[in-house]
Amino acid sequence: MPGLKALKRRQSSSSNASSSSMEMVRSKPHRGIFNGLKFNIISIHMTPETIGELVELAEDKGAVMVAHPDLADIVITEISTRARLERHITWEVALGRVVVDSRWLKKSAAANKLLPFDQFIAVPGLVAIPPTPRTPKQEHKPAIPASGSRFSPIELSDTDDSEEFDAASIPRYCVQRRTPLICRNQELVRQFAVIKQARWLDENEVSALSYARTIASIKAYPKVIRTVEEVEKLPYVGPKARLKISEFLSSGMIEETRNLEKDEYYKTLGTFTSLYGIGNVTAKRLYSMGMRNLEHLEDYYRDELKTTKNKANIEGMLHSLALQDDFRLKISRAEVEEMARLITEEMSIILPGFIYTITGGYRRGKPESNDVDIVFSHPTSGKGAGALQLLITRLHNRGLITHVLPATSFRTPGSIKSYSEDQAVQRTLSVFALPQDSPSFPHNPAGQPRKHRRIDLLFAPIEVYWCTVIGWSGSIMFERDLRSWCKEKHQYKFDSSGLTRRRDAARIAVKSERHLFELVGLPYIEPIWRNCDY
DNA sequence: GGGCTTACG
DNA sequence: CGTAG
DNA sequence: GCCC
Repeated sequence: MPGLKALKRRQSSSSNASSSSMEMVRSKPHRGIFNGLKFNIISIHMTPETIGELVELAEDKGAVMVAHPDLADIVITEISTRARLERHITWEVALGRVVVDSRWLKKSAAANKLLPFDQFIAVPGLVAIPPTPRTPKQEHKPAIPASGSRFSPIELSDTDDSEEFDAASIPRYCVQRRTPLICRNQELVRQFAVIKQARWLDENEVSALSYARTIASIKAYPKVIRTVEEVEKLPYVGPKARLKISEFLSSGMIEETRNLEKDEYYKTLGTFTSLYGIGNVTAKRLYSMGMRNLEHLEDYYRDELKTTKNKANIEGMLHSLALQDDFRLKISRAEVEEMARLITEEMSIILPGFIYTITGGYRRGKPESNDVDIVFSHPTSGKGAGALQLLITRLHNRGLITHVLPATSFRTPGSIKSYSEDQAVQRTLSVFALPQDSPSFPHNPAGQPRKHRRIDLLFAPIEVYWCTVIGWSGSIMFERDLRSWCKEKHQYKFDSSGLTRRRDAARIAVKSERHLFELVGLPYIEPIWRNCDY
């Protein structure tokens, strides 16, 4: 079969690259039939033990595990329907990958050779053709560090850097264009983000918004910027941004960023606002009271606790301080999936037939998340209205949920946020901790203290499910521009509880994610291309 | 010179 | 004022 | 801070 041959060609060329540096330091070099191939396991419907077993089989024969199906050559899954698969990988991307069930991996490992894929294709409609680079040119380009030799939609935009590209052709709204997680001008973007943050800390939100838009715009520009002239027509690059880009191009550094980065005032305020419950205004207030580090805050809040009447908020801040060490840790995709597995396991007891999507940064393909967002629903209208409350209670009883956070204060589970009455989107923001002995993946070995994670759980009536999923998939600038677009172009109001006409508040039915884009006249932008924020 | 997303707690 | 995307 |  031609597919397998093509794959083997790629395999031999990419294994050359990896064998030089790594294998010298490995006591037991991994060599075998999967050498140089990137694998991803979609862990839905697999037990942690199975996942571990499959990873071991693959790695023992030389495979490299990657964090997302989009980055993989071969995707292993037990999913057998297109609809379910599309929760993890777009159909378009799936068509460019080998997507097979675990039997292929097990049998290939046992036979110690790459078996043909035909008999193991996971989902009807997919084909046994391995991925090939989109343009022949790319095969001769040097490998991109940390992303492998193949073009990656997560990390790069899809236009070849050597092509001519007119900045003026980048549309003004984030929702009209594809924005990768990591762009070709990432360091420039990082330096702009420092300035944006400083403006926000100074309560200059308007300027901060402007910088956020400049960042989003540069991220959507698919070429390495070499001259200021080429980005002059980029949206949201005005006189100020132009000057800073010039500085960056000549010295590699924006002067203002350099100064901000060594400024103790901004560093301290940044530390304060990283705490759950402290925004820019409170951070400034605390600073003006003489606070300079987290120890000062700890002392301050302990003291407050003795004198204040309303203890709940102060206690919340002390919880926030205590959990801060955990909250700033990133969550791997494997752990996100393990958390989702435990939560959905519980949900299936409460509400058989439920559906769900993991949203947030995870859905946009981020290899690491700051928190976890899951949107639930049920295909039958009206079903599941009370499910979220029950779910929280059960998870709390199992010790998986330790706190519920109704903004700024921490409580034990009891009441939950609801958008209004029964038929509305329900939401809880909670603190979740995996069981001590969760054997799911190598990043969280048993015996380690449990890490606390923030988790947002939502239940949406089926009528607004897709609006909720879209609303919670981000990024922030993408969401803001989606709302602006709906308002300016159609006089619609979009939020995560639906699409409505502003004139008469008439609800517009949204049947799927693509449907919303169609309704408001936008090209469909896949979640992995919605990474408009730094 | 007006506008900059939107809702909930 | 804070939170969420 | 940038766009309309």
